[in-house]
Amino acid sequence: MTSSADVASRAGVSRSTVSQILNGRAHLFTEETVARVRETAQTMGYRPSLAGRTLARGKSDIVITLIPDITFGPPVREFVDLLTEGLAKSGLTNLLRLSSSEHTLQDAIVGLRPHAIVAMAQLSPEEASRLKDQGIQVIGQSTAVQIAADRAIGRLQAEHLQSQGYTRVAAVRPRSKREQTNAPHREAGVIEHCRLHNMEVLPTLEVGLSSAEALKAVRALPAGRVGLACYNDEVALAMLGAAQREGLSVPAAVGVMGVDNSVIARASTPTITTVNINLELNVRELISHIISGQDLQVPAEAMDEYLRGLEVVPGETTGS
Amino acid sequence: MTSSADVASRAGVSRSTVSQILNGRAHLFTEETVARVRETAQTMGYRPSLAGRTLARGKSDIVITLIPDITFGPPVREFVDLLTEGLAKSGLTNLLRLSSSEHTLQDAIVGLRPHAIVAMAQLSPEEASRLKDQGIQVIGQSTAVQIAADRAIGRLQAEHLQSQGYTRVAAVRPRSKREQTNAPHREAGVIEHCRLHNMEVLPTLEVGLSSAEALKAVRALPAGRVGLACYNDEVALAMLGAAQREGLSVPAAVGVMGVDNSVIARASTPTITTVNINLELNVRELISHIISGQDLQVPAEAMDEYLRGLEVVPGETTGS
DNA sequence: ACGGGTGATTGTCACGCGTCAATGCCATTA
DNA sequence: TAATGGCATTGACGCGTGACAATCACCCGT
Repeated sequence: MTSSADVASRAGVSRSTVSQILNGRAHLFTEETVARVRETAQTMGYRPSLAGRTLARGKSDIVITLIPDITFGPPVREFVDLLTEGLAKSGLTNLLRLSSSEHTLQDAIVGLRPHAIVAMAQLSPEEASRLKDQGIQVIGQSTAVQIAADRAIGRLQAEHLQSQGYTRVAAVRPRSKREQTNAPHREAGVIEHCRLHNMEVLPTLEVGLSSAEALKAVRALPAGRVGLACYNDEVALAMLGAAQREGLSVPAAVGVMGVDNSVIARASTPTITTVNINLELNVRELISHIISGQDLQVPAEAMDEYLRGLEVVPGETTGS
Repeated sequence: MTSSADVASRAGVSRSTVSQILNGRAHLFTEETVARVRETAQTMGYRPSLAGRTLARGKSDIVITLIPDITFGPPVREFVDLLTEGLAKSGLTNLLRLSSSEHTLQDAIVGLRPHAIVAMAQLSPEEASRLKDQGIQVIGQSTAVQIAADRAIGRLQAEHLQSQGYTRVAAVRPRSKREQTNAPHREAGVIEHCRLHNMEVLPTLEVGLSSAEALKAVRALPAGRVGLACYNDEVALAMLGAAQREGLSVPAAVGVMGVDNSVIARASTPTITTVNINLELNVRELISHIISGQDLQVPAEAMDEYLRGLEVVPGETTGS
């Protein structure tokens, strides 16, 4: 493991010189020295120890992104990619942590003295404040914003179903535990819109993600035209297939909407009407927040922009 | 940010005492002292700086898992969860890195002096050796093993299709760049089995993941019964729908097989025959390798076990 | 020749921790 | 009483780095 001292002695300068040249103070030195040091470091494969750097600076260049226990689909992945790339441009390294096991999270992560923690999962208020007490910047949507966003998604689904002529609507959620956090708020959004426009709301269906379970749920539906606001494209796929198997025409008798604009929606036959969530909008703002070290946890004003990122992608499972 | 010195002075002992008590040498001290120190650390919310610890020990307690640019579905997630949990029991922290941007990877990660790097992505040989030169343990399937595994998946698909009475087979790969690494080897596996059993192999289809593209591919198929060995469940879903739309009966005229045993396969109607890849088998061995610090990069013997983890999950898209 | 100034480079300290030889303390024994 | 020994605790060092004060060489002007 080559250290800066190794590079220094090999290049015939002091360790301090090496450190300065490689940290933005190169203009203080002869062009020739700079070149020599840079080259030596290069050929020796020198990578500054993050440990040493962190110790000296008090903070590391690491950002930890907490991934909640939800489906890690392409949209989330793209979001993370953009975030990682953007942070890299500012010399920050983004690392991911799946937040399945919460308790072990703290001890290990706090010890890293990360530059910031991006919580896609919702941190409990006490947890967030504990992190802040330790001097760590915490970035995350407030619970309020997240709930509002979910409601908006639900409203959007109901609105689109209404526009396509469905007057009776049911929300469909997966039985899996993963999604229990968001599902209620999306359903609330659906219900809200329906109440507001005199549409009939059927009881929410809870289905396991299998063909058989979906079939059972479809059979329990009352007769007549119904629009299904599904939690995501996977659920939508299951309901779509079940409806067809049951002999119900889609979209004539049953309308199906998903959320995520995933490959599933595009690849399915018929294609599934879905809701696209454009996360990219937020990334830039997020990054600038992290870099500037602003501790503002809740960009509440960003709510508008977030909603602007919501968009119905029409497919063949709704309409007339 | 509370340091061990803070805890020490608050507890009325030396910093060294704190360090020893919190690092497994508690038996050297009075029960009373131990209790006092532990309690003080607790109430002060003390978390040892990983930077300092790393510096003193020369290695960090961090394991970096490199996630390749492939679908991060439930099986992969489960694998990562198991790995994270297992490592945590040994005091190691598993962090994830999406390896979309390879170049920036090195600099940042090497600086962490990680205990090990688990490469689910295939590292180029030179990259792997560079990491090893830096004294970092690299765990990963060798290219050879990965290729063999992919071939095995392809063979399994062809074998199942054969057993269900399909004598003409085509491989189907997605057009997306993400999958170009593995696809050829799976196709090679398909072809291998077919050649060996006098089955006819049609040219490999390459489709975009949309309903329309899949339809085009289906139309290009020659008449007669065909089995499709799709790269994954998403591709299978697209081909299934296209075949049905084209009026071809599934599974009578066209057989469809995916890979991944994802929700898609179970939720689709008809359910899709797929290949389950059981990663869990390998996790324990992997963990013990990491902990013991064995530098054996290639558990070539684990190949057998890996293959044992491959299993056809019958659905309704193949058969008679 | 000498003081002053400037630009290039170095020395030193602090960061938080783990480790281990060394210290101080006390009771027991000769 | 002095020596011995065991045990709880401490002191000092090193890990690799960044920041900044200090030094050095050198040239210019007088």
